[in-house]
Parts: sequence; C-alpha cells; structure tokens
Amino acid sequence: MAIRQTFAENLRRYRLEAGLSQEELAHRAEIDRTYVSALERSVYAASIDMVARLGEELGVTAADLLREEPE
Amino acid sequence: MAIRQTFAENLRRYRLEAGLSQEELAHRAEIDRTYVSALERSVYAASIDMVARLGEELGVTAADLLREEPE
DNA sequence: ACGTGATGTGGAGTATACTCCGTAGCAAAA
DNA sequence: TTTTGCTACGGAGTATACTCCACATCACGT
Repeated sequence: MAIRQTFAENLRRYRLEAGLSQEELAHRAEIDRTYVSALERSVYAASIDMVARLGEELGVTAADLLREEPE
Repeated sequence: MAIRQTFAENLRRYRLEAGLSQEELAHRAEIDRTYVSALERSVYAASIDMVARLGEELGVTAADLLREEPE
C-alpha cells in the first residue's frame, strides 16, 4: 500500500501549494469532498481516472501524483 | 480516458520489453490474465494498487506506467 | 490438417471505489 | 461562548474494478 501513501502525500502537498481546501478541490474536480479526505488518509486505492482528474485541477500530471521523492 | 490509453500503451510496451506474455505477467503479479488483456485495451481504469503491482513485476514505477511520451 | 502459444471477448459473480447523507472535532475570530 | 472554515469519519447505497469461467481467433511450426 506504499503507493497509496505516496499518492496521499503528493495530493495533499500539491493541493496546499495550490491554496485549495479539500472541499474546493473536490468541487472543481466534481467529486465528493469526503472522498478527497479519504484519499489523503490512504483509505482507498484511487483509479487512474480519478488520479488524472485531480491532477488536472492541480496543474500536475497523474505521474506527478504517484512519483516518490518529488523534485 | 486519455490516461487509460497512456497506461495501456506503457503497460504493453514495458511488458514486451521484459519479454513477458500477458499470461506470464498476470501470473507473476497474481492477477487474472484476461484483466491484463483488458487493461491493454483501455477497458478499465486500474486502481493505483494494481498499477504499482504491475510496475513491480516490470521493473518500473507506477509513475513510469502513467507517464506520457516516455522518452 | 493438426497442435500449441498468445490474445480477445463475453457473462456472471465478488470486492471495492466512489457518492451522499449526517455528525463531530478543532482552531481562529467575534 | 458562539460562529465559521476545514477536516475526520461513520453508514448505506451505486458504480465499477477485478476474478474466473468458457469459447473463439490468429499465427506459427510440425
């Protein structure tokens, strides 16, 4: 499940860098706000469609969101 | 669905470079053979757990499998 | 023509991603 | 203390990822 943790950390980091709340991000990506919360807590293994949608709103690629040791 | 297509192409390419059949890869990653076939045809949006498992057997990262224009 | 390896594809079932509702906690501001 | 913004988290329902079966096709070698 290491990949979930990596994704969770990247998602939260990019979201905060974009200055967005979980709710704002969820609204823009047209997904549920509680699900964003769950993803940042590694509760679920998101689908690649979901990863791409979130990345779009954050201005990064799906690959970026799954990359370890970013930058 | 662009991300599915990218993933599908990368999966097939890395699999062939590794000299594995869909069946061999499926067996090593302990998943179903027909599912590997489906993924290479962009039928489903794989979960990030699944992407990571496949990447492990192919010697690449999950991010690699989702990266566009791989060199 | 026949057998074999590799892949595509359909159908039915199970596991889980994802949605939508509500409630609760906590920090900062009034 | 009360309000407001943000997040955690539970439960129940729906959508879909994923498994397992079977059968079909196509290319190749014998």
